[in-house]
Amino acid sequence: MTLSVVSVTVDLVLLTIRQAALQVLLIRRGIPPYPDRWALPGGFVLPDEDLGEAAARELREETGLDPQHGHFEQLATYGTPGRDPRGRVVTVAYLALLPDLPAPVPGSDAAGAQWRPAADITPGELAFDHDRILADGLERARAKLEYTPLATAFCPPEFTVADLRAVYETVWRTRLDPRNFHRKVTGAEGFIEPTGGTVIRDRGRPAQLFRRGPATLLHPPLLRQRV
Amino acid sequence: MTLSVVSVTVDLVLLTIRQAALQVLLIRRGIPPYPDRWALPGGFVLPDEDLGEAAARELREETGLDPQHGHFEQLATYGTPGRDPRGRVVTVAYLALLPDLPAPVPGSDAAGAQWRPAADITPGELAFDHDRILADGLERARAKLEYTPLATAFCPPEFTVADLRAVYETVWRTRLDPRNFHRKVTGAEGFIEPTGGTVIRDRGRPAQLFRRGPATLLHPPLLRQRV
DNA sequence: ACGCTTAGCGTCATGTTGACGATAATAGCG
DNA sequence: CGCTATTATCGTCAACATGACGCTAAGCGT
Repeated sequence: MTLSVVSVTVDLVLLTIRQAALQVLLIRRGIPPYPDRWALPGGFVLPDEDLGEAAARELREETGLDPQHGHFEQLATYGTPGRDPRGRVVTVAYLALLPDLPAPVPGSDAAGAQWRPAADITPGELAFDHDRILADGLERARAKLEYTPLATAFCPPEFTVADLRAVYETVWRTRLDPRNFHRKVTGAEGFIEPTGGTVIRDRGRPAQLFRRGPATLLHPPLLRQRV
Repeated sequence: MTLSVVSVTVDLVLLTIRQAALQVLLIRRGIPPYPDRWALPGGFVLPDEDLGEAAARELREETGLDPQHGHFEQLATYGTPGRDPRGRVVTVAYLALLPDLPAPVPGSDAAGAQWRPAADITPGELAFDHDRILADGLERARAKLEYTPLATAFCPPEFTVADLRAVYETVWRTRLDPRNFHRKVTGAEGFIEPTGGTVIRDRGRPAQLFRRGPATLLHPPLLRQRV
């Protein structure tokens, strides 16, 4: 039996909505390989550390937040030989959906960090195979919005129906009818619950405030327009 | 920078339907750790091998089949420290949905191999953390049947609507109305296509034969009964 | 020939969704 | 203050989807 000796990293697809755009956190690599190239934040898994713990540690380093602050899940694992010039490196990617955050502080090996609109990232721009990982993360997020209440993870603790609709429109890159959306989300059991408060957002009628409800799945789902 | 040196394995949740039961392929471990314990088939990833390739190689060794013969996808990665007494081992689990197969041939390190009804496996029975991996695989398969045409992966190349319904009933452990099911699957664009042939299965009217259609998603989905 | 079973098609009542009307409540302007 | 524009909430209508179930077609066994 021959063991394959591998290094294992975690990489994070951290998504938030800022300035009406779906944004991903990128770091500017300060050291080789891929010096001065943008990449997803991440790092090596420590010897006594579970994968999720490693990812959570990196999330804390990059954003100051704990995973409970938004939604956090394992995305997929990538292990094509040669994906990392340093040697045999397998990465376990995690996806986080986060409410709007302040400007990030770069981790120790990074020359910079930045929230970038996902739509602005050109093919081949990212280091390693991070283009692929990012694409997978974006599609996962889009699919999750159909079947789960996880769009709320992009919102602050209290939000209006219009806030939530803006999340859907931004992530799905489409327009949704406010009347239909209102009926759907207020009618879907366990999706959102009224807080009792109201808020005036721009001009117009005051809107009710809601918080995330207890449901883990949407039944029936809120399906994307057919493609 | 400290690298964490890890061994990476793949583990396979191979599911098929035999004798009206959802069955999983298990191997009897012939060597430590966990000697004489049942486990999911798998093995170490070779140095120049992608993860999916490693999993496909193992699938070939265990079943003689290529992944295209059924459905095959990455399930999740498990890396809790101590999950393997041999040291730091991270496993990338893959899920395969396969049509009924002959009895398996054990791989080189196994003392036996067997298709076991998933429902017969008692908690804690499997080696490593394979109970957890199996449970995740089963749930993944159940969810996939709602949103995709992948139930057809359990069927031979040509099948009747009743064959397909039996797949759903077996995987979901429920009964489905044949009239409603027929209407749904024949009406869902790209799910199944008639071959033009018919077959007499038991007694009763001859049934039309179908093959898998080109769709990758079911729209609208065929949702499980609400839990 | 009859009874039973399975296959395929359809109806009915209910629920869901896309399109869109109407009223409520604000901001801004003249 | 009245008017316009805008946003929030509620609802209606037509089309579609689904659970329950009737009916006919086509076999097998007695």
